[in-house]
Amino acid sequence: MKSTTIRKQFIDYFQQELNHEFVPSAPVIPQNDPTLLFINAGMNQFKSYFLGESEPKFKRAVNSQKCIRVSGKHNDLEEVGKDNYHHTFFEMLGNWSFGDYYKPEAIEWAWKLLTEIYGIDKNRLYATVYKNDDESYDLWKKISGLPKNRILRYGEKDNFWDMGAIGPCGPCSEIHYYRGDDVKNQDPTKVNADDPNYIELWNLVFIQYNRDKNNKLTPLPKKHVDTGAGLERLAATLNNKLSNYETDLFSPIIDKIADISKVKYNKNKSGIPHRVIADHLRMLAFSIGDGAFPSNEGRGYVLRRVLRRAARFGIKLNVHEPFIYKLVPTLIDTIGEAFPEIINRQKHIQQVIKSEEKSFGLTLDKGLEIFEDIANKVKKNNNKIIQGADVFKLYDTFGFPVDLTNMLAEEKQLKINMNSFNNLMKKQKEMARSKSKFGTVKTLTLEETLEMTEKIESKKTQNSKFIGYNNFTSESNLLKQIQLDKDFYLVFDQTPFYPESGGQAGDKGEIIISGKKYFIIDTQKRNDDILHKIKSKLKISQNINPVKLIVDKENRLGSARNHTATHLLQAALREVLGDHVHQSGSFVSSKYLRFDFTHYEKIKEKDLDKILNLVNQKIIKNIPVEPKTEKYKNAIQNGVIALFGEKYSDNVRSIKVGDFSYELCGGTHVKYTGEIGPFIIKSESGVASGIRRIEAITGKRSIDSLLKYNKILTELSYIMDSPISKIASKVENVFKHRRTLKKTINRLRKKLIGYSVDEYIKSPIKINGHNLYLNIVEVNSIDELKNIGDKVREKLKSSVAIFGTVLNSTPQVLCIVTDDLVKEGINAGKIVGMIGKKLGGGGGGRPHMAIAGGKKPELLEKIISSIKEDNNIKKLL
RNA sequence: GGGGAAUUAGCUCAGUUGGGAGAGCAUCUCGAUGGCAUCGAGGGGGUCAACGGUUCGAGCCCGUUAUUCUCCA
Repeated sequence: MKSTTIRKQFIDYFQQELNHEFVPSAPVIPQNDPTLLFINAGMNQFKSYFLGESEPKFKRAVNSQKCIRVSGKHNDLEEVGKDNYHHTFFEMLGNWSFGDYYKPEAIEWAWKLLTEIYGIDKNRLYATVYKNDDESYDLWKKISGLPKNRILRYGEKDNFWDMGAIGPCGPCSEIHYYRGDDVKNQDPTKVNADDPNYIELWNLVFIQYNRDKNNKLTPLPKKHVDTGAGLERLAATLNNKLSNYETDLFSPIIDKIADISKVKYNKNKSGIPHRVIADHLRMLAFSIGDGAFPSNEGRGYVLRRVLRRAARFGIKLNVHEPFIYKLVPTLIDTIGEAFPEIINRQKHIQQVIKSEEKSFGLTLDKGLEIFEDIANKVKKNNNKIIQGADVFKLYDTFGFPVDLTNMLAEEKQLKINMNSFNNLMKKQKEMARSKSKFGTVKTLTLEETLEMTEKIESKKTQNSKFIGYNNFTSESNLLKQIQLDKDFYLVFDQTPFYPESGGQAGDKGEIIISGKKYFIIDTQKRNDDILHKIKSKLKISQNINPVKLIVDKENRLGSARNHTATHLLQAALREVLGDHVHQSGSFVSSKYLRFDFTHYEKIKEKDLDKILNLVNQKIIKNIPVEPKTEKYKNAIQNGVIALFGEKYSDNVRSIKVGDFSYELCGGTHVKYTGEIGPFIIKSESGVASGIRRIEAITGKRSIDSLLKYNKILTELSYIMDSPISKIASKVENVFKHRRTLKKTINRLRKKLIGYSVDEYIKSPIKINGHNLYLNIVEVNSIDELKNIGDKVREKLKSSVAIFGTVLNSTPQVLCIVTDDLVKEGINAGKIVGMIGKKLGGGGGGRPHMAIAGGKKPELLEKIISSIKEDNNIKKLL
């Protein structure tokens, strides 16, 4: 059975027969949850329903959620590929009840789907329930007819589910499958015992309690069902495969890897590289497709590590060139039908992977060089062992994989000290752990935040309504007040304040409570609550409703100008550069706009001019900006630009600017493009490979900036005595002229010095059998002083010359020694060292030329002239 | 969040007791050989990432910041 069929049957069963809403998979990159690196379970996108923070729009749902797990107890990245079932990326099939059906239906439907639709042999199935969940136990007995020894009870570890230390939780019931050969002699004690023949297929979670901080369980008013079945494992089971990698989700990819590397796939240990690469490819393609990007921190760093691990296994297959990106089309063949987003972004995904593979190549090259140095040193000292510290540094600082170091060492008949390496590694881990305990400010989890929420009115599920598209003020009622760390937030039933989202900064403004004015300095969104951040500390303990909310209009209009301008910019970019331009980050405030987008090279000046022109043309045409609420499907059909990786609901808001721009957007905009004012690009730069950034200003800011430049230009034109249009070429000429003048002066001064040099070497003093010249000279710079020294050295033999000068009221002394005397051991550096000390400073340099400086210019002449009497210095001459 | 590194000409990089900013490639000019280009001579190109400190003097030492690389959590 094809995996596509399995997925489809699952969804169809719940959607068509059982009236579930099909909810498309959320992007693997969490949208509003900074604590989560990747979506790692089907329930992530429904979390707020279980927490009671928002109201679901439907009571039953079915989905196949893309999940990524790269860390955690049960999924160490380094383990993936060694066995047949660990993955970094997998799909979780699930059906959901939000306060609707419960255990009887969930159990019955799961059983029917598995046995009747998928046709799994009942004699291979087991059900597990929580130790005191008699209700589920009885249901299983009744519905499945399974004998007693196939319905098993387990404790907290296996059959109780929670989201965290506090919050919603409940018992769960799992369905396990025996896939061994001896159906008649099964052993129920091997369920939940890590036996590869007894595997978990499906987990049904029954959420019925809320656990508070005292560990007390109180029944929830509404009970929920949350189930999860891994598609990969289901596909393996239904096709009688022992390994997920032998299903049609993986085998085409593995074949392609074998094809590229010319290394056949092997089911046993030697097939690890194929499995790793196939698994990691899926993770990379989906996370990049959903908007992640390899980088050196946070989520991006996880991507980078996964990619490098795949590349490293590529090297094991003797592939030394970028190749992972070549597998993307094959991946799309296996799974693109279910997740068309990777088809739409194929080019982007491939380009990102390829460039990252290349950059890993550079890291390896660099590491190789350093390894050669280290190896040479070891060999030079007749050693056979590379120190652990060196191996560690290679790995820690330069990212050179240890297994490669080992391989290279062996080629050179060297060994590496793994013990010492492991110790250093251990130390680094300990340090990171101990430091992070003290170093971090505690961030509150969602559940803790919930605990801290004081509810003025009991209607917990009532959320704030945004009414600010056309209003700047409102009369509102306070719903909640929230304190997070040191910040205070208020939530109202309705508000004209726009909360930060879609890259637009949150509104600022005022709030009037019982005649007293408070400032709101930011507005944020959490789930369906709009949080107004209040400047001062404020605790409200009595009913103060209604209150008056007033948005800072100028600030809002500034944001609106920049927001509409951003839409025009994106449309212009696509028109000038091409359709590959996708938004990959955007920030809009009253001050400026910042737009990040996919593009693979620096934008040419010519194109930038075109873009500027196009946007400003659209502005002066004063086109009406039309917001509209419409069906998502219709909007998409009409060619709306949607954000990639963003999840939209059925009814969406779109913004249309004539026939030029049409985007999904919840932000605030101007009514006519003319309000935007001049659009000026402040900078165009690269953010990461494949991503460019444009920063621009509009409205009052751009007008101010234009006026300012104009003023400066007018001034310049006056000073330069030249029309504005000619200033540039005139300045260029002046600089050119200045350069030639400078050169001429330098040449002349050098010549002059050449003449004056003879002055300085007229009267030698005989000392220790050679000549000493002492002089006070006049120069403009240290360079000139050194020039004199050069000239003198060229002319003299067996001489030492010491020249003093005062530059910017600091005394400087130059000493030169001719080559023959340098050979005799006379050292200019030592000589000036002593003179420098006398001047209240110091000195040094090279044996043939050195400089000293000090703080006492008035002593200079005396010191220079007294050198011939100074016995300490004479010793050096 | 913590550690280790890097940042010098358009590119790749060198530059140690702190005392003249360099090489190769690229570019421009001139010349020779002579034709899938090679060689020679010369030139242009640098706020040595930014800021602060120490010092008579900082590319170099110290501190802060930024960016990038890298490992750990």
